[in-house]
Amino acid sequence: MLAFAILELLHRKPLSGYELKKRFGGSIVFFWKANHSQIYPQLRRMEEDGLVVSSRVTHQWRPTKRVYAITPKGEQMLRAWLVEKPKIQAVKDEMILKAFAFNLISADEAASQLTHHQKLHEQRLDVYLKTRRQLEQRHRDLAETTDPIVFWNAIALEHCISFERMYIEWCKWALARQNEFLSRTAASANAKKAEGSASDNRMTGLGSAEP
Amino acid sequence: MLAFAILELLHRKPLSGYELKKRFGGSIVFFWKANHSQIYPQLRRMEEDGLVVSSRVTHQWRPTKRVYAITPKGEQMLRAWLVEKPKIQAVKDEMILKAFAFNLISADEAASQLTHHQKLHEQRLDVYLKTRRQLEQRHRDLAETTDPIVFWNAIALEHCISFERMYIEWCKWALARQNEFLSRTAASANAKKAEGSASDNRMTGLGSAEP
DNA sequence: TCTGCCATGTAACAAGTTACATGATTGA
DNA sequence: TCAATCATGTAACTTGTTACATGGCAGA
Repeated sequence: MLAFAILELLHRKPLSGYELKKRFGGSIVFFWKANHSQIYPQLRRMEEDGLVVSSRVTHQWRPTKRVYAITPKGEQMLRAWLVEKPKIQAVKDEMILKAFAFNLISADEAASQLTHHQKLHEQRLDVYLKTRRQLEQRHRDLAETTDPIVFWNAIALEHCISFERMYIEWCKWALARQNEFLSRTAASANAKKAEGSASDNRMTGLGSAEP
Repeated sequence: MLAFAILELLHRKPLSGYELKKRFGGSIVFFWKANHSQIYPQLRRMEEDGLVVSSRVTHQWRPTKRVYAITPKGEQMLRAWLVEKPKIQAVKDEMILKAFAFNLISADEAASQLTHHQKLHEQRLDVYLKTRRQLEQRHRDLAETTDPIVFWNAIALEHCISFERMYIEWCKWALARQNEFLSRTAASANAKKAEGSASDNRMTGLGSAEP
């Protein structure tokens, strides 16, 4: 799939491996990421397959670079792939995987993980919002654009923004639920203590919310 | 990370490779997925490392299975990993990658992709909601539970639900935006036609919305 | 008899990560 | 002089996917 991601970018403009790498994972192409160690060999293979052609571009001040451009065959492949229905992807999120077993760590640690992750997603949201503002500045009103490239850029970007907002809200919600849980279990632990039985759940350590 | 996902499940209950495989990607553990061809060798390696121990369980009716249980060392590793702060993950979504270049296909095809994906996510949401209902049935009111395992289950599940809802909303939103875009560009194309200039953008083919 | 579930494995391949390696120019 | 940016590559390793392979039992 990296091949298609590359073709998408080269369709807009010929680029070097270095320039491709910079675009992936930042500046608009937030939803795809690749290392240079993947990109360079991939470009070679794509050239062998006739999907792209390269030419050396020499600058006086800078190292010579190899700039790749899409071929008609490459464009054909790209279009064929675009109309294929993608399968739904399996979600794989390390943070959620951890949260699933947060009963094994202290409430403090769990809360710390959640707030930390909330911050990370807030930071990324800021980057996205900044990008959207830049898009808006360059194209007056996004809701009025007639440029299909800009239009679909904005659609894809909006997905990234929605995802981050959702994630942040989930972190906040989980923290609120946790506080409720703690006051509930603290209450029942106290009740049990009064009865003389010990409670060994680890969801303690965080100040409980007001009753 | 597969190792940790396995440890999380084994901490709850000893399981065979086959049972682990069934749990990943379905029934609660929606946020992690693995093939049996990964799981079996992984379990072997984990046993070598002393993170799990296996025992053969023979049934009279069924094939003998190898059931794995977590060791104290495995539990220690798991806890250590749970408190590590995970890095924020790069988003990688094939559908969004495609949408980014939908200017290269017809509006009909683009709309078809979006509605198809919306359906897929609606189906998955249904599965999640069903699971939540089952959880609620077994544990009366989730908002009242004092079982930390059930509690964090519900927190993780809620993330999956939010994600699907967000995705569905994005699909709907994108389709609505596209309709607006089409009526806008149809209008400007007509205007240009009246001037005698040709327009070669491919965002046509779908009936435009009322002006 | 045939499908589906239980149960476990290997092998080949594709994709992704991390580290090693080089070397020029530009600005602080 | 030192860090950063430009620019490209390889190698070793880890992960993940797909296909191949086997075999018993249960129920339609």
